Amino acid sequence: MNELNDNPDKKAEPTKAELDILQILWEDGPSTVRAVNEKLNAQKKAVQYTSTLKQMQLMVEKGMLLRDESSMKHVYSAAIGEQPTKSALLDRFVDTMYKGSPSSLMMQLLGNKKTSKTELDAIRNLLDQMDSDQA
Amino acid sequence: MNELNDNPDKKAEPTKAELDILQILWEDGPSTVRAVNEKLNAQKKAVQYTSTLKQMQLMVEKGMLLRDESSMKHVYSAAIGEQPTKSALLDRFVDTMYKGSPSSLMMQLLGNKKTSKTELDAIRNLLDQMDSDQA
DNA sequence: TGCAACGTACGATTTTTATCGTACCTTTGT
DNA sequence: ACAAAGGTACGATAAAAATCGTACGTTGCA
Repeated sequence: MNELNDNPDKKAEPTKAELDILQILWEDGPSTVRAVNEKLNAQKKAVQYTSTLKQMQLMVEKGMLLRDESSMKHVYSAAIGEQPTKSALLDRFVDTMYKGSPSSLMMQLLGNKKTSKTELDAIRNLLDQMDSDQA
Repeated sequence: MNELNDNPDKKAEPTKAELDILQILWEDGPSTVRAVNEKLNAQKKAVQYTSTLKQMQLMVEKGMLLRDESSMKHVYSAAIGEQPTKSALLDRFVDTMYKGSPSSLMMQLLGNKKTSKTELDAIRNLLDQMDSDQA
């Protein structure tokens, strides 16, 4: 047992670079290092293969990723869920930036930025739906 | 002219520790290092006076803070606005985490968490108001 | 068979962020 | 006058995150 692999906390707080990798795995599912690295570079990161490799190896140690080493080309997958992780990050964000008030965040989002009409409608529908759900 | 003081970018992307300090200055207005440090410790940060001092000095160099040195107790104030800064951070957050879709963020916020009825109402009012504004 | 392409392992280093100790200057009370 | 309290300056270091080079193993052919 090493301390890295069984710490249930912290797992949900990936760094920026880690998040980039997680996003790819969440979207594409289990992937090789090469695939991830190529996608990173495609989205304009310009990072060396071994850097990505190392990063992903560290993430395995931290318990963020799982690795299937049955074939030579190891296949990595996200060990932490997309929604729980994003939810946790969002909560922390709202807490520190908006004192935990979602409506303050909305104010910022809607007030200071041009949010598309489509987005506005989507949000309204969301609210209506929540109403009918728990009304 | 040094490179630090006149870089208009990056200013809007404070780190976590920097954000803690900015929040205090935004809330309390111009303050001394001691005041800031005490508030940090009050909110359970346990950081040394000189650490806060150094941090704030660096922030001045980065152009995030302004310093009035006319008296021995230097008085610092935020050089970057609260709303613009938070707005920028929020935008980046939405971009990286929700592909730029505010409604996705809302979904997360409303779906995975118990948001108070009060908050929901506030958000709805916000939407209604936006309607009447630009309808 | 042997070599080029492709894989992993992993130490070392760089970069960025955060924290602190120590030196030294000013103010104030006695 | 001077000590104590409270300031700032700033180098050093720690801690965290990110990057890369090099060594070396495996696979697929020509």
